[in-house]
Amino acid sequence: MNTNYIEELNESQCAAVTYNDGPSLVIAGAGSGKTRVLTYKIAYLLEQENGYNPWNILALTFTNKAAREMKERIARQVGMERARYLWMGTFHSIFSRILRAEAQYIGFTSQFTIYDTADSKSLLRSIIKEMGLDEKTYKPGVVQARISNAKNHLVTPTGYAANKEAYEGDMAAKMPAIRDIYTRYWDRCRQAGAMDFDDLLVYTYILFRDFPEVLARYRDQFRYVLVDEYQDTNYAQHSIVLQLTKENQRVCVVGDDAQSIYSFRGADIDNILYFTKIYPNTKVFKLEQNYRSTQTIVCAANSLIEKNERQIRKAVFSEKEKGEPIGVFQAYSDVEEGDIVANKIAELRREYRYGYADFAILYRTNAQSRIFEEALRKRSIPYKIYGGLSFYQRKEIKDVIAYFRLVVNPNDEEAFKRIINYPARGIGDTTVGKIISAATDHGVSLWAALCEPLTYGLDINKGTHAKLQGFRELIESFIVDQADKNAYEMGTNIIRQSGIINDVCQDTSPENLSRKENIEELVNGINDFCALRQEEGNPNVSLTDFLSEIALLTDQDSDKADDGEKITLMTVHSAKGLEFKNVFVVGLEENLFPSGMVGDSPRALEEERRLFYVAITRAEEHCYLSFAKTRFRYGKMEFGSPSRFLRDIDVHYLQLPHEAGVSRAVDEGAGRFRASLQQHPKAQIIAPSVPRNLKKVSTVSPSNGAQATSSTSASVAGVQAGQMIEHERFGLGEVIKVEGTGDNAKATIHFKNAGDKQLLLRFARFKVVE
DNA sequence: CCGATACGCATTTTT
DNA sequence: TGCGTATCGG
Repeated sequence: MNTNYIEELNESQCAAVTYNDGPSLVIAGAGSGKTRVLTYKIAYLLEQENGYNPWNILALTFTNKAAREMKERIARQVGMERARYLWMGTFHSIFSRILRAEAQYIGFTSQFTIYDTADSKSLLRSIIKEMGLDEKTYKPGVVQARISNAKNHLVTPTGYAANKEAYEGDMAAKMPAIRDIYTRYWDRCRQAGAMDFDDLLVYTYILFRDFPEVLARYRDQFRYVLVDEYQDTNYAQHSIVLQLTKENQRVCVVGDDAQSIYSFRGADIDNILYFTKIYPNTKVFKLEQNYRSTQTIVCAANSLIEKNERQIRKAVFSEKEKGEPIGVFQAYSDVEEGDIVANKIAELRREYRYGYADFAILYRTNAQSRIFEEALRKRSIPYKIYGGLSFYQRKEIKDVIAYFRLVVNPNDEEAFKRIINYPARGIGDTTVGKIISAATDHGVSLWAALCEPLTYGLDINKGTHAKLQGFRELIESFIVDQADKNAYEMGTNIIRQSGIINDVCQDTSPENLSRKENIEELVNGINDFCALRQEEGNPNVSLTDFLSEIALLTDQDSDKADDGEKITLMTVHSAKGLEFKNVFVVGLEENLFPSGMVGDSPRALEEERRLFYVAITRAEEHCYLSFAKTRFRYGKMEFGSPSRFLRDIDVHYLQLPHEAGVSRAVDEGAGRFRASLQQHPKAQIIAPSVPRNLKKVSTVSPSNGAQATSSTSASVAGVQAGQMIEHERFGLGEVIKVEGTGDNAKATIHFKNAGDKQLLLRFARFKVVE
C-alpha cells in the first residue's frame, strides 16, 4: 500500500519529501508539520522502486521520544518489519551503538560505561582536589562547562593545550590549570573505561577520522542521512554528519532556526544558518503553513521574531480562524499572578468546556512553579509538573546502578567510589584516597589497585585490607554470576547480597519508605525490560543490555501513559515540540524573561527571544502573557518591570491589561507554604508496594525472572488474526497475523497507541478481549 | 562514620 | 529563601 504523497501533504511538504537527489535543508516553521515531512520522507525513500533498505537510512534526533514516535509513525506506513531495521535514534544512542561495536579501534571495550553529568562533575571535583587547586577558583561546574565546550568543538586535551585562545581565556578567568585538569580528566575516563556524553561524539569523530576503513563501512551503509532539529546540533555533531555525507551528499536536515534555544549546551545556530555554505548544492525548502495556531497567535509570534537579526527569513502563516487577541495580565505580586492565571483557567473551562489537559503554564525558571502549584492547589485544580530530578538521578537509584556498573565494568571509577563504602563497610575516605593515589601513580584503575594492594604499594593495615578484599570478593561473585543470570536475577541478587535491602529496610521513616519504593520500581523496571526484550525474541537479557539502555534514558522517555486530565506546568525549554489549546506564559519581566544572565550580549538576547517565540507558538487557541510587579526571589521582595519582549509583539495582536480585579487576594499567604507542597510528580506513578492491577510482578520472590507471568499464557495459545487483545504494556491492539508454532509462535499486532509490534507469544503478556 | 551546623549560591538541561 | 556541600564534633 503505497502512500499518496500528493494528497496527504501540502505543496511544499511534498516537494521536500520527494526531492532526494542531493542535500536538502528543510526550514520548518513552528507547527508546520516537520515530523510529518520527516516520516513521509523516510517512508518515501523506502517505498520507491529500487528504494533504500531500512538499514541504509540513518535518522538522527535529539530525544529518544522523538525517535520512538517517528519510528512508530513510519511503521504505520510501511510496516514494522521494515521500520524496525531503520537506524533511528538520538545522536548519542546511535553513536554509542557504533562505538560499542568498534570499541577496540579506539582502545575501549564494548562494555564501556557512560558517565552522566553528575559522574563527570564528581570526577572533576576529585581531580581538582588531588591537584591541590583551590575549589573556590576552580568550580567543578565551570570547569566542566569549559571542557564540555572544548569537546563540543572536537578539541582534545592536546589540542586544548596547544590552543592559544583557550589558554588566554583560562588565564583571563584565573584558571590556567584547566588544560591540565582536562588532560587528567581525559586520561582518568579512559582508565575507567568511561565516556561522558560529549565523548560519545568526540570518539565517534575520532573513530571515523583515524580509521578510514571504518568510516567507509558506515558511509556505505548509511546511504541517506536525515537529521531532525538541526538548529540544535553542535559542531561535533555537524562534523560527524559531514564525515558520513561529504562524499555522496545524500543528507537532509530539518529544523527551525527560530527555535534554537540550546546554545548553552553547545548548540550552534550557525550550523543551520550556514548549511548551504557547507553543502553548496543544497536545495532549501520552507514549510511556512502553520497548522497549529490561530492567525492571531501566528502573526503575534512573527512580529516578535522579526526583531531578531540573525535568522532565515520566512513567512509563517495560518489558515485557521483569526482567533482572539493575546491577553496580557499585570499582577502586583507573584502570588497574585498565580491567582489570575488560575482564575482565568477556571473561566475558560466554564466558557469553552476545555479539559484540564488543554492548559499549560510555561515559565522561564523552575523556581516559578511553586507559586502556581499553590494557586492551583488552593482551587483543587489538578496539575502535573515537569522537571526536577529524574528517576535515575535519585540517590538510591544511582547507588544500585553503581553496583550494576561496577559489575559490568570494574574499572568504572565513579561507580567504585560510590559504593566502596555503601552500605557502610568501614572503608573511609582516607582509604579511598590512598587507593586513588596508588592507582593514579601507577596508571591503573581503582579496581586494579584494590585487587592487588601490594603490587601498587597500598599502605593499609590488616583490618582495612580484609575489608577491601571482602568488597572485591563480593563484586567478583557478581561478575561470575553474570554468565548465567539475566538482568533481573542479577539485579535482585545484587540488591540483596550487597546489603542494600537491609540498609533500606532498616528504618521506616517516611522518606526511607519512598527510597524503598523507588528501588522496587527499579526492579520492576528491570523486569519489564527483560520481559519486553524476551517478547521481541531476545532470550538472554544481560545486565549490560539493561545498563546501555538506561544510560541514555531520561525521565521524559518513560512515557507513563498516565495522568490524563491535568494542567501542565513546565519550563519553556521543556515545552519545545509540544502543543496545548491554551498556553499561559508567565513571569514576563526584565531579568527573568529575558533572563538576567544575558547581560549585554545580543546573541544571548536573541536566544531569549527565540525562547519566547517557542513559548507563544505552543498555543493552538488561546495564549496569555503575564508579569508581576513584585516577586519573591532569594528570600527578598524584588521589584520588576515588564519584559521588553512585550513591546516586541505588535500591539495589534494584544489585549493589554486588564487591571485584573483579583487584587483582594494580594499578599495574604505570600509567606510560606512549603510545608504542604505536593510531592514530585514522579511520586504519583511510583508503584505501591502492592503490584499494579494488570501486572503480576513480584519484587520479592527470587528466581521468578522475567518469565511469562502465569495468568496470561493460557489464553495466549489460541490467538489468531483478527482478535482484539489487551497487552500489559501496549494496551489495546488487533492481531494482524500469527506465524510459527510452539515456542516460536509470533504474532504481529497493531496497537492503537503503540503502533505495530511483533511479539513472541511465549513471552507476550496480554489477554484476549471479547 | 554519622550527625549537626555553617556557608554560599542561585537559568534553561534533548544526551 | 532553601538547598546542597563543607566542615567539625562526638
